[in-house]
Amino acid sequence: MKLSTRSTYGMRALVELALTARHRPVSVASIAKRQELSVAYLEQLLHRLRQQGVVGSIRGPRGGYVLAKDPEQITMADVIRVLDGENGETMGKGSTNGSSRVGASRAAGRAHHRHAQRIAHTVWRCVHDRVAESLGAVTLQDLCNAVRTDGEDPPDHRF
Amino acid sequence: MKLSTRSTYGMRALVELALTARHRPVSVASIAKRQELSVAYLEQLLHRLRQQGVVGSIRGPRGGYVLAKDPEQITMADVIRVLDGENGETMGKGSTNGSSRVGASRAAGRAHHRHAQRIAHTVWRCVHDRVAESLGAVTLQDLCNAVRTDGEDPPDHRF
DNA sequence: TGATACCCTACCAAATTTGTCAACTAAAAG
DNA sequence: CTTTTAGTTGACAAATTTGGTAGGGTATCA
Repeated sequence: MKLSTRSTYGMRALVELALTARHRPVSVASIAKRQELSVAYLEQLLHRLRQQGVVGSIRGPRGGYVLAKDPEQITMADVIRVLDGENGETMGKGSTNGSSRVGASRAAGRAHHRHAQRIAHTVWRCVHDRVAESLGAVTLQDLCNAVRTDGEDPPDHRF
Repeated sequence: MKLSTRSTYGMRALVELALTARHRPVSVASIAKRQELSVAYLEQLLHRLRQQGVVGSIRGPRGGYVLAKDPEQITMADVIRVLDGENGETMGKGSTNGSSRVGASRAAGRAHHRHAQRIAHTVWRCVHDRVAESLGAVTLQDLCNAVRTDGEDPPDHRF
């Protein structure tokens, strides 16, 4: 089970936004600098988060990104869905591979297929449901709180 | 968040073992056939599961693999750790990238670094803990039960 | 002894992920 | 109204992971 850097980068950017005084846009450059990651890459991520209504953007001088919802309303599941999702849900179908020459026997293939399908589906669904549930329970607010309690360092906010 | 096919293949094989009458070894070929996946690949997976004490093996004719623990004692977290783990925990360190020319300003880099590190670590740990928790709660036994209840479809017995 | 079936290592091709570049558009400041 | 800031967008390249194959070895039983 892997947590992509994309999603963690995205969530880190959101934490940065949430930690900033409300209603004041923060530029990509600023976030990138504070979080020590590539401007160009972060741009992509924030763009997608904006398209899905997680953040809002303001253009021009003094512009930047702002949270579009309350931190309690944004979950890790949301971020992952927006940034990692889209393309492949990886399963859902095609899970039992073509098996090029494994099932050489034509006869009796049907029953096996159903059996394999059923187990594959069950395994996937049980795991997926549980994980989705816990990811949905981690909110941006939780993370902000954790950050505050975690270290004592006041995060040096100026500019 | 992605569930690798490796781990689902592995878990499917374990379900297959659990569903078989206990104490009777099942050959890789047999599992591969029933689950419709490549023998050679499955061999790798079962090999690693054996090294980590999840299954046991019996060599020679009539040999095969057997569960080494009760189905309640084997969780999805175990399988994932054995099959996907090892190499990259993906985070833990190095999460804040080199940022070639982003941090052009040499001064004040330290404080930023600490700040970035702290948030990165917090985000990662919160999410990881939750997910690990839910994966640890899904046992092989649960999956077997789900498979039994899931499909009422009598699997089309004619062959 | 020979067939069966696990043991183990190395390797590969393709997909995915991570990240960069560069040109473009919108809007506010001066 | 011009400049400058800053988001928009898409193409593209490098690195890593993934899913899978190949092929020889080794133990065990009939």
